[in-house]
Amino acid sequence: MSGTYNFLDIDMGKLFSKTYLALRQEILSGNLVSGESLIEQTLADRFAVSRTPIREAIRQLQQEGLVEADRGGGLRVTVITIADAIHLYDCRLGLEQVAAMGACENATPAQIEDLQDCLAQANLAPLIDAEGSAKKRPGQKALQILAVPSDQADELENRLRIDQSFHRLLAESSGNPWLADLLNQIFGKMSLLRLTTTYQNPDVLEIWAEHERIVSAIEQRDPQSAAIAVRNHLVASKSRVVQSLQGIRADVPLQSISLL
Amino acid sequence: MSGTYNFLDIDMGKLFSKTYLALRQEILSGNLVSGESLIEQTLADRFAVSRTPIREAIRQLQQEGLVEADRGGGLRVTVITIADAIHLYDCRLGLEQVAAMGACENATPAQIEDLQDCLAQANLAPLIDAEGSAKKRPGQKALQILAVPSDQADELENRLRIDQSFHRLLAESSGNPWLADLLNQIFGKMSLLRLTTTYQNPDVLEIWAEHERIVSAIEQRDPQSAAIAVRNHLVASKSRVVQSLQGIRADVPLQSISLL
DNA sequence: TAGAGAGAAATTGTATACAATAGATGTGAT
DNA sequence: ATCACATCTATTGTATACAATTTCTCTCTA
Repeated sequence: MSGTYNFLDIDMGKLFSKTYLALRQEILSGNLVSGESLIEQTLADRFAVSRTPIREAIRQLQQEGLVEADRGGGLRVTVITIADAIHLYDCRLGLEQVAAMGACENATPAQIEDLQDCLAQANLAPLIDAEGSAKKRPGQKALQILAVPSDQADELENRLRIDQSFHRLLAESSGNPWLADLLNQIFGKMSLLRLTTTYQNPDVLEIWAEHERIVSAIEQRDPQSAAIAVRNHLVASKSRVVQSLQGIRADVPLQSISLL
Repeated sequence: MSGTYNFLDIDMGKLFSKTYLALRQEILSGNLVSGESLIEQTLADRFAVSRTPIREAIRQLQQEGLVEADRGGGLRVTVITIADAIHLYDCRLGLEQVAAMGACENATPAQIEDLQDCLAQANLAPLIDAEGSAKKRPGQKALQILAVPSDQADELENRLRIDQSFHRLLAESSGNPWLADLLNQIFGKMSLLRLTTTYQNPDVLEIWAEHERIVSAIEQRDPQSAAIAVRNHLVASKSRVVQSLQGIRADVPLQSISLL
C-alpha cells in the first residue's frame, strides 16, 4: 500500500502530506462531493490534526484545481461543468497525442507490458450487457494497480479505474514527467465530473478496441499511427460523453459510467 | 497595476495571497535564482509577515512546480534542466496546437487585435544586429501588458516579455480556461530556465515571422493552418534552444536571450 | 589529518491563541 | 409581514509558542 501514490512524490510522515493525500482521496472518490464546502475545523477533527496542516493541504488542492474559492472567502470542492469536461478533453487531445508519440520512442518493454496487462484486465472484467446484468468471466491474477472488487456495485468503478490506469501508464510511458504531471491534473479534474455523470453508456466496449489500437501502434514504435489512434479515441470518447450528458441518448437507463 | 495578475484569480487582501504573488514574482524575475533554498523565517522577515502565510504560499508554489523539495525537508526554487526544457516544449507543442485551433473558433475580434498589437510591439522593439548594437525606432503607444524599458539592459527582457504575452494571449484566445492554465504553468517553469540561459541567438528575428503566420491563420479562421503554423514555430524554437544550449553555436557571444 | 560523536544552532512541523470577517439570528419599527 | 439593524456565532486569517528534526561545528581520538 505504501507505493500507491508513487506518481505523486510525497514525503509521508508529515501530517500535511498525509492530510493532502487523504483529502485528495476523499474528493476523488466522491466521499466529498463536488461543490461541498470545506470547513477547516471539521476536517481537522475528522483527521485528528490541527488546522495548520489542513490549511496547507487545502492550498495545494486549490492550486491543483480540485478546490476552489467560494464566494465569501470559503472554499469548496471544485464544480466541473459539461463545458469544462469538453475543454478538458481538448487538453487531453493535445497532450495525449504527444504522450503516445513519446511512448513510441521511450516506452520500456515493461511499460508496454503494463499497457497490455491493462487491456487484458479490461477484457476479463465483467461485461455489462444491454439488460444491465453481468456476465462474469473466470478471474486471473490482477494488476497490482487494481483491487479486484468483491462487490458488484464497484464493478463499473473498477472499469473506470482500469481506464484511468491505462491513460496514466500511457502518460508515464512517454518518459516526459511534466507531461505526466499535467495529464494527472486533468484526470483529477475529470474525476470530479465523473462523480456526477453516471449515465449508462453501451459504447463502453468500443473503448477497449480503441485502446488496443493505441498499444499496437506503440508496440510497433509508429508515432504517427499512435497519435492518430489516440486522437480517434479521444474524439470518440469526447463525443460519447457529450452525447450522454446532453441527453441525446436519454432513453438509455442511468446506471453505468460513461466518462472514459 | 491592480489588474496585472488577472489571469491568476487571486483574492488580494489576504497576506498569503500577496505573499504567493510576491514570491512567485521573485522567482520568475530571477530575484530568487533557480536552486536557491527557501528559508521560511528569512522570507517572513523580508515580507514582514509571520511564517504562516509564507508556508501556505510555498505550498502553492510547490504544487505549481516552481518550488521543489530539497533533500532533508528543505525547499528550494525548482531546478530546470535542458532535458526539462525539451519536455516542456513537447507539452507546449501539444497544447498550443489545440489553443491555436480553439482560437480560430473562439478568438474575439479584440483578442485578435491584441495579438496583432503584440506583433507590432515586437517589430518596433529595438532590434539587435549582428554586432549587438541597437537600432532604435520611434516609440508608439505601448500595449498595456508591457512596460517600455527605460534601460537598455532591459531590452531583451522586454522582447522576451512580448513573446510570453503573445503566447499567453494565444492561450486565452482559445476560450479554454484549463488550457490557458496549463500553458501558464509551463511558461512559469520555462521562465526558470530562461534565467540561466542567456545565450545570444541571432535567429530571434525569425520568431516574429512565425508568429505572424500564426496570427494570420487565426484571422482567417483556418484551424489546420493555425495548428501547422504553431507546430512549425515550436519545433523551430525548440531546435533553436537545443542548439544554443548544446553549444553547437558556441561561437556566438553570450549576451541575449534565446528561449522564445 | 581524518573521522566519529556530542552538543548547539538553525530550520521545519504542528498546535493553539487571538483577531478579523462573513453569515445567521433575532428584535423592533413601519 | 417585511425591512433595517444590532448582536451573536461560525469561520477564516495571522501570529506565536513549542516540539521535532536536521545541519553545523567543535572537540576528542586514532
